[in-house]
Amino acid sequence: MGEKSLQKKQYILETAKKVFVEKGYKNVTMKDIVEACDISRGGLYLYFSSTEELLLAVLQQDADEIDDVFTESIAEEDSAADILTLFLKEQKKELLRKRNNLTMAVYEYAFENREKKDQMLRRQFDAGVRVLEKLIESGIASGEFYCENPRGAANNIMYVLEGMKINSQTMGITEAMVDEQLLYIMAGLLIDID
Amino acid sequence: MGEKSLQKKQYILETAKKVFVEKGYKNVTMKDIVEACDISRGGLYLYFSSTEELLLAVLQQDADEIDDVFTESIAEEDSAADILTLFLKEQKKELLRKRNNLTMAVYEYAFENREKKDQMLRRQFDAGVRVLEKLIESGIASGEFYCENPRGAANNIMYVLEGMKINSQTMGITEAMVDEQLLYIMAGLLIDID
Amino acid sequence: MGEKSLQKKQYILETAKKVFVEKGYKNVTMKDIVEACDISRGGLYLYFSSTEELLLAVLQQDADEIDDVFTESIAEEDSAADILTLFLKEQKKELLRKRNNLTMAVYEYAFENREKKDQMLRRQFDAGVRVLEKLIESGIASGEFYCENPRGAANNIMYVLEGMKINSQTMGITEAMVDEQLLYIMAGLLIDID
Amino acid sequence: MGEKSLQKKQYILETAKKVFVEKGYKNVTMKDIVEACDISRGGLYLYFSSTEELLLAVLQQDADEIDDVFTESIAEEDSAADILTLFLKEQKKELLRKRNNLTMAVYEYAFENREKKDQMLRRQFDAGVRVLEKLIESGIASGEFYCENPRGAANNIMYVLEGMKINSQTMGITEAMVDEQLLYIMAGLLIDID
DNA sequence: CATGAATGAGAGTTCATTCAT
DNA sequence: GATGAATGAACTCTCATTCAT
Repeated sequence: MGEKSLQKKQYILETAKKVFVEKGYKNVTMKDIVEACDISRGGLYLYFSSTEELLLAVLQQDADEIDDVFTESIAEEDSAADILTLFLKEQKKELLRKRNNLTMAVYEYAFENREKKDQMLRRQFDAGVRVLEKLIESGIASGEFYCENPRGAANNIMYVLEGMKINSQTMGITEAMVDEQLLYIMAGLLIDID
Repeated sequence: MGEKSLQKKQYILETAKKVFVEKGYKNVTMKDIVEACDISRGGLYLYFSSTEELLLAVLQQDADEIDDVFTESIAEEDSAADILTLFLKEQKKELLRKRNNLTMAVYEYAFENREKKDQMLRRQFDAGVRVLEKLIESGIASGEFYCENPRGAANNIMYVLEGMKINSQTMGITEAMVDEQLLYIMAGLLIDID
Repeated sequence: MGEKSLQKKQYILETAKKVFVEKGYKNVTMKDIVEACDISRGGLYLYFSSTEELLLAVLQQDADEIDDVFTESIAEEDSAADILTLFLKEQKKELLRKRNNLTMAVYEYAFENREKKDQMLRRQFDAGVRVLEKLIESGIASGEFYCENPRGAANNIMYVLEGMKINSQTMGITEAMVDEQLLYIMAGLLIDID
Repeated sequence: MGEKSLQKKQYILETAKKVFVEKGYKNVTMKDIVEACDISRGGLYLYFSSTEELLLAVLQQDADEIDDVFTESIAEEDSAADILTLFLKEQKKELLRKRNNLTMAVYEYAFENREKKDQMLRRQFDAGVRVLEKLIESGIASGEFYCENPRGAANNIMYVLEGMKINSQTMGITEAMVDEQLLYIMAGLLIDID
């Protein structure tokens, strides 16, 4: 595949992402992509054979970008509380961008593939738990946090984030609601200063 | 609508529920329902005009039944901790019945209707928060619980439950994982005996 | 399936047969059938799911009719020579109706399904051989025929008929050519009167 | 067209022949050829514009080779019976190579072009008849054969060969079946030694 | 000469929905 | 009320063929 082809593939992926963000997964047809990209039916099939292949490619690309962002942001930080705050802020930003993320498409895809016990989602979730657990333990060590069950707390945070994510796509969620819960979580970890 | 018609409508609803449980929402066609009910295409349309109408009717019926169950179970209340434990046990049971509930259909339907800010889900969630908040406050009053922010704690529990619910439908969840988190939640509320 | 449906199915089969006669097998699309029948795309699918299913149904029906015809014609038997002559006349008629038979479609279908060792064709061929063999033997017994190898002669006739059939569909064949060969065959069996 | 071009054209023909042998005619697409040859789509079109053009070129080449073989083999023979036996042996070999010949493609092509009264097949058939007729006459002259109708016998043999050829591609044929019929034919010609 | 990306026509198939009976 | 045949729109996917490079 030549340079030009790669560019086109990239262009299709970017356009497809917009479509998935807009319409989720099940509602997206190859025709939708074709029209969004303004290319021919056959032209799309040169690059991708199905909406599934497209979504997986979009997610893969997205995961790569996110990894980059994540690695960058925590490289320059210092205290555990600061890092956790930063992490939660990122999550909040993502959550509130509800018309601009792939959450719905991902969940719909996962529903379609329940049998496959989608490993990608599980891995991302577990990775989040591990990072948080480490962070909390390091906060305890530095005297910033108090927590009797770091693993439970880490899971708690991840479940809450999942819960807010799905709520943001279904019943809707406001910034105030997110802030309230994130503050509750931080308050539960920080040593009371009294 | 005569007695016989009502029975038939009821029969369709029960059969449709099984289909929604099995296949979610988007994947269900009127044809699926027709075949599952073993009635004629036209016959189905006499009662329901679309899968949306069907799902909403199924959910309405379900909600009624659940309310009944809920009211029953808390009628014989003892302590706040007992009630909360009972509530969480119910939620756990529901969660683990992952191949036998409407969660996926409900979420899929909500995705389809993001714009409508689906009031039903919001109402159910808020009702859950209110009940939990009351419960926690009564637990505090009775000296069973310690909690500085009952509202935050109630929201926390509901978000966690949402998170576990969606996880159970996507990446899967085990009983151990549910137990661990529910214990973590209870531990955070109960007065430490030391 | 009601009476009316059966009629329609029958109508589709008859129309499809004309199309297969006209265009063979591979060149026939569901669209062709739909247009020939002047019904809707979906309407055709109510009765037949593919051109393969259609062709097999056409052939089945044809085989039934042929069986009837065959049974009738040999019911009023006189001499072996007469029956054989009648048989060959029938074959000739079929052969020369080259724009009005399913030969091409059948062969094309057989080509598509070489692996399946199409049993229908084999059975028909073998049945033909058996009938001819019996006939020749009875002719020998009655003193009409002379033949040292009835089985070989029967096979010879069937192969010649196959050969003429395929030739009629490819390079073409004239009545004179058929007559010439059929006379040659009869001459080989009849006791020379000299 | 340069030397290199001729080589490439030759290479394409050889590869295409394999494809036609494998898949017949109708099932072969330009894409199949392109992929089998591992050349570019446009590249193929520089040499051949359609599968029809390709098949005709393959057949032409094949016919040339066969003529060569045929001329060679009969150059060194002596008696009519020997030559006929040799001829039938060749035909038998070809017949039984059922997964390795162009028969199916040729017939399929002929079906597509019934209107054109394909001259090539007719010429080949007629040439076969003439050769056999001459052979039989020469056998009669030399006292090897007895036959009252050499022309009829020649046609009989050619029709039988056609019949076995088509059978080998559809219902299948075994070596024993071929041998049986070829022996029957030879026996019909040879002077009985008794 | 050669490449291979691009186009668009067309085939197969499925369903929501209607309507005569 | 109930049936189920019928319609037609919509989607998926495949190729022959062209054309800029």
